[in-house]
Amino acid sequence: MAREKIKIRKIDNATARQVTFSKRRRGLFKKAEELSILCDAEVALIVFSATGKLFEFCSSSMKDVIEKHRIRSNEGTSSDQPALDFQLENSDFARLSKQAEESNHQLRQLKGEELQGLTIEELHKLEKSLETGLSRVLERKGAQIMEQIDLLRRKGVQLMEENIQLQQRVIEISKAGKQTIVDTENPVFEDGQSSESVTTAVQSGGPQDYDDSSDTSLKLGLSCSGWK
Amino acid sequence: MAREKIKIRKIDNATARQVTFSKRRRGLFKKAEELSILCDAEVALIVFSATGKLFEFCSSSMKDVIEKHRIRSNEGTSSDQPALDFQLENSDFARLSKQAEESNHQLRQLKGEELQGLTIEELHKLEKSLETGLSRVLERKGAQIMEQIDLLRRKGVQLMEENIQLQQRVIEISKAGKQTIVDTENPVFEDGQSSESVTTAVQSGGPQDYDDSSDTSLKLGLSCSGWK
DNA sequence: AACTATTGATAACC
DNA sequence: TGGTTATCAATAGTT
Repeated sequence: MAREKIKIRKIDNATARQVTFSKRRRGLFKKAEELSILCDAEVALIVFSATGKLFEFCSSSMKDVIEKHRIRSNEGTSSDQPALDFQLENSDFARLSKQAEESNHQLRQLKGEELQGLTIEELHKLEKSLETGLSRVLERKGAQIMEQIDLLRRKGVQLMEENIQLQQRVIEISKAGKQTIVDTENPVFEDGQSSESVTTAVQSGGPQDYDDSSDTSLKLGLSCSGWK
Repeated sequence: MAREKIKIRKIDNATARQVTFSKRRRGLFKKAEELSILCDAEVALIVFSATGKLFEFCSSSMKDVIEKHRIRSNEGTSSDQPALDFQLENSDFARLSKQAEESNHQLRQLKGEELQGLTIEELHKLEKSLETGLSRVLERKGAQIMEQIDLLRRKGVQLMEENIQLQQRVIEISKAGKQTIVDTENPVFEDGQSSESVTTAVQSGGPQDYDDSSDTSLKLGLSCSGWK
């Protein structure tokens, strides 16, 4: 696929081998993902480089796929597996399985897949359902956003109040400092509050814990990045 | 890579999906083998088709690679392997149950329920998913409607043609009737077609069966009632 | 890492 | 399922 055809055998040059590994590995993982999406297949890919580095991809859960594979490989192994299977199969398992399949089918239809064969009326019902869901989600999102904004606003007011107090303290302290410098060469704070207390005041400002407001503003900021 | 570029999303047509699965799977396995040989890497690839069929490739021993992977993933996790295995092996039911519950939860969220506790970002993702689904459903509905309209239009043309023919027949017959009345007091049709044949002509008009077109227009009429 | 000439993979068709 | 072909995608060698 390139300037020249190569034979499929270990690349001698170690550098070239490393470069090819990087390029082809990316290609392989891309293809694996595409297959899983296009064909609705479960794909698990594990690659260890010659240097022992691990690369992996799985369309679902690596653990599940490996487990599923293990069970398949062991097929025929005696054990009481079949008996258990039978038990489950005859009781709730089949029903649950059917129900799960139905749920997944509905889920896929809501995502716009597997629509072939639906009548206009059925499509219209789907559309209505999606619109209802969308409006509810939007309503909830709006409420959430307003809540966050309100929270941030209140935090802002608190911080402003603290700021004012701190400014006053700074003025007091600098006055006291000047006074002290004028008085003696070794400055001493005269009231009960040391310079440490300024730092403390910042962290214990509001009636609520301060960390919460940090988190809130961060989350709001992040989620903003995707809005239209 | 082909006659036309395709979007990487689940192929709707089941037959086409199966064909693509076969072809791309071969390609993927070939690439996996090439990578392992060219770059001296350890590659393990497990694929389950949508129908549950297993395909696998490993440059060395699947068991070894999976074990190596497990060690890497569990780095630090001691726990007794057999116990965990046993748990997993016998928990098909539990897993399915969990998966079904998750599906139902997603379903309810897409319907705008159980949204409490979601962050703005999560709500935004839901919104996007709903919008994608809605646009696909609308796309499909539009196509379906155009199809129905086209069908009705063609049926209409057929019916008009039949109408014209029938009008001509009516004219012919009334002429013949008058002629007969003039000729005798007991009217008799002179050509091979009786009055019954007029009725027959109405019902066997088109090249396709007539019932289909009735159904089609009925469906379209019904589903129209809910459009915005 | 970026650039292409070239080979390879594959979507649509049969 | 397997083969063909027009295109698109991956990539070997180079800078």
